[in-house]
Amino acid sequence: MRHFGEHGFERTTIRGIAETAGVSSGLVRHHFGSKEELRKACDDYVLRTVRKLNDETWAAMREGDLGKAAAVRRPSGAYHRYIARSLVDGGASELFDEMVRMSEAWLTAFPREGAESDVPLRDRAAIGTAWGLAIPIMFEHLSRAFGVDLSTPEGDVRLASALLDLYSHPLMSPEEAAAARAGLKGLRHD
Amino acid sequence: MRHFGEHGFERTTIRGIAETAGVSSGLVRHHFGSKEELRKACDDYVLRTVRKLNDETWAAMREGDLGKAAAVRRPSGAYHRYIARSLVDGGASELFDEMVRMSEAWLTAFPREGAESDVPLRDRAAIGTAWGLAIPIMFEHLSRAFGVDLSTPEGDVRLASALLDLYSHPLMSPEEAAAARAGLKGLRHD
DNA sequence: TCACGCACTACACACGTGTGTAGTACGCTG
DNA sequence: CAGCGTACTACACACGTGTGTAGTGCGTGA
Repeated sequence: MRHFGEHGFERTTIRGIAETAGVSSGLVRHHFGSKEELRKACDDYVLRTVRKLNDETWAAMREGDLGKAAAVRRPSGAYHRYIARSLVDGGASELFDEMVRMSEAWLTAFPREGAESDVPLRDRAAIGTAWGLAIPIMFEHLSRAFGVDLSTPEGDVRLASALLDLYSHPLMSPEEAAAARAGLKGLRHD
Repeated sequence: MRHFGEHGFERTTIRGIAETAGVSSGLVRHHFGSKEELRKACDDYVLRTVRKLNDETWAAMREGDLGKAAAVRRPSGAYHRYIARSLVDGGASELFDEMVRMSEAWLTAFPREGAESDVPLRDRAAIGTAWGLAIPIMFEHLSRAFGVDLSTPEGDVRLASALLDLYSHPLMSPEEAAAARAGLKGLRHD
């Protein structure tokens, strides 16, 4: 997964993986059958890991332990690059869909105040998922923009602060949104 | 760019590009020198296009033409896949940084109400950029989740509606945010 | 007319890489 | 002890692909 994440699927060589693992290239093939099967094995692993993380977060939230809930998501950083690649290559459809379902569950469990929207729950969950994934996907770019390595403790706090700020303050006023919505209705698509 | 976007840089072959273009593979090399130079040429083109789009959006906003401002961003859809790949491959740093600067300019020009945050403007601009890019990057996944092809007019309206909803309604109440912020301060990183 | 540059093609080469095959050492089970 | 499956290695092969080189036709300016 480190190789796939750092170099991408195509540029990753079985020989390279074998060397990192300290085994022969034939062994990798022996265990996984083919490069494609190896990728699937990685995808499965990620999916299982994300499911486990989600369950643990639920448990932590039920206990009301916010710190633990946040900490539980930290180790996933090791797979950031892999997930990003996989998502863009189009291979992680299952992962994305699963995360959308998770988001739906979260939105249902913690409904937002004054929410009486005609926007489908699933639509909001989908965009929320995409926004959430945007952070690991563009991790290096964000680190550069922030001027801090976001994987460090201080970077993590900076990121979390910014996210909290954005999550708790609407970017548009209700009037602006209404105006935009009105403009949307009258929009021509030609 | 279509080839790079659809198959990724590594899987894209000069011969394939040449065939699509109806010329010989040597010609591609003759004009661009190497595959890497060809990629740079594409990156430059995207950067110029994004700059132009940004300028046009400013102009439309100055005229108060919201519909035009929205319409102007539509044609960029052709480069969705290319930009997504490029961003994840790490090659589009310049593009990302430029977009962060653009976001900063937008946030400065249209400040949000009651904004008295200690979160740096650049941090918010960076995350805003990542969120914005998340849509084209995960376009196929979002389309699947929405159940509509988001590149169609109806899909576009669905997407815009959901975005407006999320932009105009905070996901967290001030109290929740304060609690989380407090939890953040006491968080251990070990 | 002639020379020159340019767009363009055809072809060959070197190399990396996935994959297939044969073979070895080792532990387990009857 | 014999048989057998398993983890593992070494090696060769076929193939795709970037790149280099030589060559052709054509438009243009002196």
